[in-house]
Amino acid sequence: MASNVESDDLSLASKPEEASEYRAEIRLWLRLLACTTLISGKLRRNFREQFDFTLPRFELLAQLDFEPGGLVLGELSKRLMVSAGNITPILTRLIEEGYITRAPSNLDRRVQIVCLTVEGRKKFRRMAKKHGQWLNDMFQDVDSEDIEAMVQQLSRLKKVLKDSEPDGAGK
Amino acid sequence: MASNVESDDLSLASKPEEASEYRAEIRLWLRLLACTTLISGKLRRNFREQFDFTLPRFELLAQLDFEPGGLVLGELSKRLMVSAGNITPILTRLIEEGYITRAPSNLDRRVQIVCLTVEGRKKFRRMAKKHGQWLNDMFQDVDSEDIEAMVQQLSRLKKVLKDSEPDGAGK
DNA sequence: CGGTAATGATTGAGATATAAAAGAGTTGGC
DNA sequence: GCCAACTCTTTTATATCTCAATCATTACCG
Repeated sequence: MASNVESDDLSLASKPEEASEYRAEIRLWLRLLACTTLISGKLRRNFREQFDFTLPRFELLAQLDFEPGGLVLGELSKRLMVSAGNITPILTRLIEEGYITRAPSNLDRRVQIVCLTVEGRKKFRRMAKKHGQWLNDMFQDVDSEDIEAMVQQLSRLKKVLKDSEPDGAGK
Repeated sequence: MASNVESDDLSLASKPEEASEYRAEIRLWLRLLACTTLISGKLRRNFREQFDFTLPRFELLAQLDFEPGGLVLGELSKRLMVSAGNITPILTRLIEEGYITRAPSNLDRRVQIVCLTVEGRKKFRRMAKKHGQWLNDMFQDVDSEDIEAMVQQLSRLKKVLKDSEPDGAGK
């Protein structure tokens, strides 16, 4: 039995005979992916079990909680870094459940303005509290300094990635 | 126009009046998620455009490339950190396309042993080379030292996450 | 031995993701 | 003012993904 769960999954990088360049880069990517997968998996299970909610739905509410005036769908799409076509059905369900509202703008009737309802805000706040605790639990065996250091480094990495990907406007 | 693409998406953490604890933890999670989303998005587009392939399919081949003797489906599932029910249809398509084979084990006929074909290995190697280059391109504005440091820190983080999540056996 | 429990894989339902095309509404050049 | 080009959202097609239920096989207990 090959029980390799703890391996570094370096089949992409650790072929000795191939001495693939980019070893460090590939490692970084695999570590990022592994950590993100582990964390999102745990969060997803917790949201499901404790709130019968999903992570994408929570993240959408989170964006709206920050914006009392509401957001247009395109902004939501950019901030959540998912396609607009994906937002629509999630919005539709959240509206049916009474957590948000959606109304066309008066200035530009192509645009849909999305707002949190009172109930949606309450639901979000309740979940956000737990969300923070879950993350705190997951990271409790990591030094605060390490957390800060990773935040710094990942912030720089994120900036590099965004700069080289003129996805949005110019920026 | 709220053009907040460059914001830190801290609606979960930056409410001043709430002074939410766990700020650093939430930030770390959001940075991890953002970086992973940006990288996987870029890789996905590249795989699609240049090889008409998807990232999960590539990652599956990668695991097999590392194991000449093949792997059982359950091992694949653990290593890729996705559910077994998800692996089956991906395997089925890869088999139809001739990149892998699947055969029940003689020792235990419940078990399916999956192997790369010669064609599958060639396809994988071709893609893996590009995969490394794409990552190298994405990270070219990051210092080597920073990359190494992140790898170290994320390795520790991954260990912590796995230890606290007795997902597999006892570990 | 025989029957129940456990294990590995598949199937099916529900949610989320992209990409591409279609629909609706604005805008700008003439 | 009118129509082509553009923008924002939705729709459609395809691909992952989880979870739960099911099927097939193996293991175990008396």
